[in-house]
Amino acid sequence: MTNHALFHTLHQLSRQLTNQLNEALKPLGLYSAQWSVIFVLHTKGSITQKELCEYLFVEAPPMTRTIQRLVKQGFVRQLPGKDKREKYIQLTEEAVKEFPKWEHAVFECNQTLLTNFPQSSQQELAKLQGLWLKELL
Amino acid sequence: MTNHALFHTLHQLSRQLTNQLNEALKPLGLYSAQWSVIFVLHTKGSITQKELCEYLFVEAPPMTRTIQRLVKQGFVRQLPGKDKREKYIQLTEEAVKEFPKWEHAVFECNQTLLTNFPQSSQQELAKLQGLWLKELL
DNA sequence: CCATATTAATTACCTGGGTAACTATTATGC
DNA sequence: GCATAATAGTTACCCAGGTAATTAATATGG
Repeated sequence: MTNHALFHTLHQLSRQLTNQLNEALKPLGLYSAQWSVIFVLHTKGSITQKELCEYLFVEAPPMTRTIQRLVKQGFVRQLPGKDKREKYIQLTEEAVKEFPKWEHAVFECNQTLLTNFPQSSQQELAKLQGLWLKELL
Repeated sequence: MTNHALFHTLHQLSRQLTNQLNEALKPLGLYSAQWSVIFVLHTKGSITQKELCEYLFVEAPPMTRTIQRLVKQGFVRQLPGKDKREKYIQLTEEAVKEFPKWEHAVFECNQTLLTNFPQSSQQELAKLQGLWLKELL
């Protein structure tokens, strides 16, 4: 029955981390889901929405919404592909320019969240989570 | 920069677990947030909405919504307290009767989610998560 | 070649969680 | 005792993520 604590604690942790990240991103005009998309686009370049969904394990509809908000803010562009069904997404120059600032804010936030949580524990936790997730997918 | 994976994986894990739990609860007409409220009420008896929020670390508005849905379904009752601002929440007889069935379904779901994830890892994971969460709150 | 199936993206609508603003009630300070 | 502050709960409105149904474009089988 210690099971219950495992699930409950994971849920709480996830909420805490998302809330704190959102708070850190607020002054930059971004939300956590937007940041995750921007981060992927920054490393992968121009990719389709479908690929974005696959990288982030998110369904298409929420991805559409997140991208539409980013388009409205001028941080992302949608380009029609050769296959006219798909849309290629890429960062705008504005977003590329702002990226280092965003990345720094996220890094600082993560550092703060990890103070007093030993690095060895971080590694162990990451390993265990990765193992479990692999089992589930 | 392995940091990133830690946060990302935790987020994915949390989503997976919630989605699977919701799927398991679907045939019973419940959602994960409702179940968490029912679980607390079953162990604590009659408590105020405020106390429910504190146990589950949830803000008042989402709690109001979850409770209203439970009231509509006839699983929960709201009783005015001596302090007329507060409302005491308790399970109905219907809910008490159904509880074992619900608990069993959740237990089965959790077991399924944990197959191939060794018990020693579960314990280690629970310990690390608990430590981290304690640092954050 | 054309009808049918599949696919990428969108729309509409749901739960879950958050903040801000509001209401009603109780506590508090003068 | 009464004006003011604090508190419990609600409402309205966000973001994040999910399913079901729809649309437009491409693949596929006869």
